[in-house]
Amino acid sequence: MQKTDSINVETTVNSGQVFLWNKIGEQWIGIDGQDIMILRQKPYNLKSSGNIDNFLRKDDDLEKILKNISIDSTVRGAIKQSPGLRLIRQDPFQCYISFVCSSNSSIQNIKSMLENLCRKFGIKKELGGYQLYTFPKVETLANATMKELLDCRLGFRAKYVKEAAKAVYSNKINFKDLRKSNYQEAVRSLKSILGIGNKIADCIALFSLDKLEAFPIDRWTQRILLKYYKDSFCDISEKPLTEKKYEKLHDDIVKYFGPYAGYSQQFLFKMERDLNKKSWL
DNA sequence: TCATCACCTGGAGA
DNA sequence: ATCTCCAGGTGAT
Repeated sequence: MQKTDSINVETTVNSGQVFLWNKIGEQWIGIDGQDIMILRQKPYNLKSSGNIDNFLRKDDDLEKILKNISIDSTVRGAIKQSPGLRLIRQDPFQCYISFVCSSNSSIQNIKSMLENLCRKFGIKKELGGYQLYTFPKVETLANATMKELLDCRLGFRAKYVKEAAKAVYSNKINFKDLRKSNYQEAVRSLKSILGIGNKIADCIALFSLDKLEAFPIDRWTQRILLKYYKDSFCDISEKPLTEKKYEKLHDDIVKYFGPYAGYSQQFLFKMERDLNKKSWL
């Protein structure tokens, strides 16, 4: 169990894992499923209707994990740059819908789509003097009309969100089961949903299903591999990965980075986007 | 199995 | 102003 002051709230919220967060003064206020959370760095005064320790994965043995992934100077540099960065254990349904919405979009636009969904389908709750809408429940989203979803500016993702929500509602996708199953099985199951490919399945597996060997390879990660790991992994280019190449590369990555590969991805992703001055929330 | 291409939308840059 | 291009990808052909 790590100390709370080893976690950097600002860095962690601004690392592309979560989208429904806003900074007000010194506090970060966000939505995780049906919970509202208020985080602040100093003093470490946290308020939530949910379990913040669980959300911030305080049960992870960071010392062990960081030691395990510190296998080259690139990762060590990335960790040194954002030592307080942590993976988050999100509400699975919110994470699943969030990353279905992420396809071919920007962080700002993803955030906007999700805020629209909450406003239209969520429940207004109050915490610490703030009122905000929770994330839509499975049933609500599964029964939403296409018009309502399109009104949330989801674009071509509207039908994916609808189908994805229906799959959970009908229990075709069961997050408790996926949490128990292994990485391969969870990804295979998620990919049976329209709109979910390898990259999005990896995000859901890593950020909400405790699959720490998931290593989402997006545009940025691919650039990172090309820039720093050209010699470690064969056949890397800037061209989009085919499904087969993604899976082969992922196998090689787990062999190289180990069982906590997902943590290394998070540090590398954060480092490279900051280096390119890309904006977060 | 692989290569192309289209796809909603909003913002940035020419 | 208007256009083009791109953004944490994926599905159809």
